[in-house]
Amino acid sequence: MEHEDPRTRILDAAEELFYGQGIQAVGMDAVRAASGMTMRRLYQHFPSKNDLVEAYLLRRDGRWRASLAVHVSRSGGSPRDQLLAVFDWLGLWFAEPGFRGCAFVNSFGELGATTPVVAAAARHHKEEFGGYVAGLAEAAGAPPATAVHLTLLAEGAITTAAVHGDPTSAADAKEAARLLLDAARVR
Amino acid sequence: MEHEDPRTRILDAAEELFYGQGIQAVGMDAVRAASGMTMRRLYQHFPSKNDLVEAYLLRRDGRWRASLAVHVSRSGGSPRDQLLAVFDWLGLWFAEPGFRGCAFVNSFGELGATTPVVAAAARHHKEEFGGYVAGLAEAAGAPPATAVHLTLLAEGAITTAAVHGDPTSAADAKEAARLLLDAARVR
DNA sequence: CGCCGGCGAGAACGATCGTTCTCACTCTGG
DNA sequence: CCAGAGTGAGAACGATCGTTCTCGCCGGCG
Repeated sequence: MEHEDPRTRILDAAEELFYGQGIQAVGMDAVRAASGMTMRRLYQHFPSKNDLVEAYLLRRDGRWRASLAVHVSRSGGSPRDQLLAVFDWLGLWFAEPGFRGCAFVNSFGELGATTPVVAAAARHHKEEFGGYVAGLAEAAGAPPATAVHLTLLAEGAITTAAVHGDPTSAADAKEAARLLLDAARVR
Repeated sequence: MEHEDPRTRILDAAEELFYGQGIQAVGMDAVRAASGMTMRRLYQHFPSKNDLVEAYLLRRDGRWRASLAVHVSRSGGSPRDQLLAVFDWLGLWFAEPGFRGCAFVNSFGELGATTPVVAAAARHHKEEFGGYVAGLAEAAGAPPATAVHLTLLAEGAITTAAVHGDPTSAADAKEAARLLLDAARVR
């Protein structure tokens, strides 16, 4: 575990701290301590906190979307079922210990106005997610508007689960998605 | 304008700065300068930054929900139309200059993990909004589940509009809401 | 062996923040 | 007229942050 390459150890520590407490609330010294690094080695890999934040968001985006895609493709149902499996995956995510909403929305609210790279990362993440849902919807024969509707439901479920600290919004969103797919005659 | 009572002037300045740039990104000296106060008078009215943040969130919650309720009740249509008018109001809000998403979601992501009063304010705000939509839904004869679905759509529209900087998600959410109301046979 | 480049550990630096204090000045009441 | 309470303006204070520097040490190569 502690023999992993330094970059990974740093990013693991940074992700847990940044996501769990907010970016500004976590100092570089806390990242150093949690990753078992020395200051010099930390700045050797990430020359500034901004670089670390950017790498954190980039890696999290990739992992998050990959985990979703794996769950959905392994769910192995019809295209319609795959679309609904997105909400099952959200429910699993919400129930994870330490869940605190969307890292990109959180960092956007905190730094989006002052740090362009954070705003861009959030926009990119949401665009990719929307595009992914749109792809599933197209495979299911649903109109593009339905994909947008399901994306809005997922987005709402995420922030609702975060603020209320309660994962039931995933099931609520799934039920609404089912109704919208019925209305669009997707089966 | 500058003869308003000091509390209001301070809160006006704090709201614009906190909402526009994030809470941690704004120092007390910036609030002092923007409100035309002296340090002593600022701390006289709000003994700590935490107190100011709490007052900011409290006032914004009341104003936000009052503005929504006024728009909806003045829209003067059927209960179903009132439910849909919520999304029209969201569209107006999204198009306001300086719109940057939900102040409560933003502050929750920034400080929710470390400042309990911020987390409580966000939870309260969302609960009140959900309760308001539930009341409209009940008046329209829609089942409670439908109210939850519309709330999720509204929530999703807010963060989507914020991250994309584009108010069209309000219309998208309204269309989805219409479909869900149709599915629930609310007319 | 002797030198030199790189390392760990942590102190140091400069900036910024929240908060409080100083100080000269101005009212007010007796 | 004068003591004293309160004010504006801003400096000061102590903490914290991001970042860099110091210093003692070690290992490899000529």
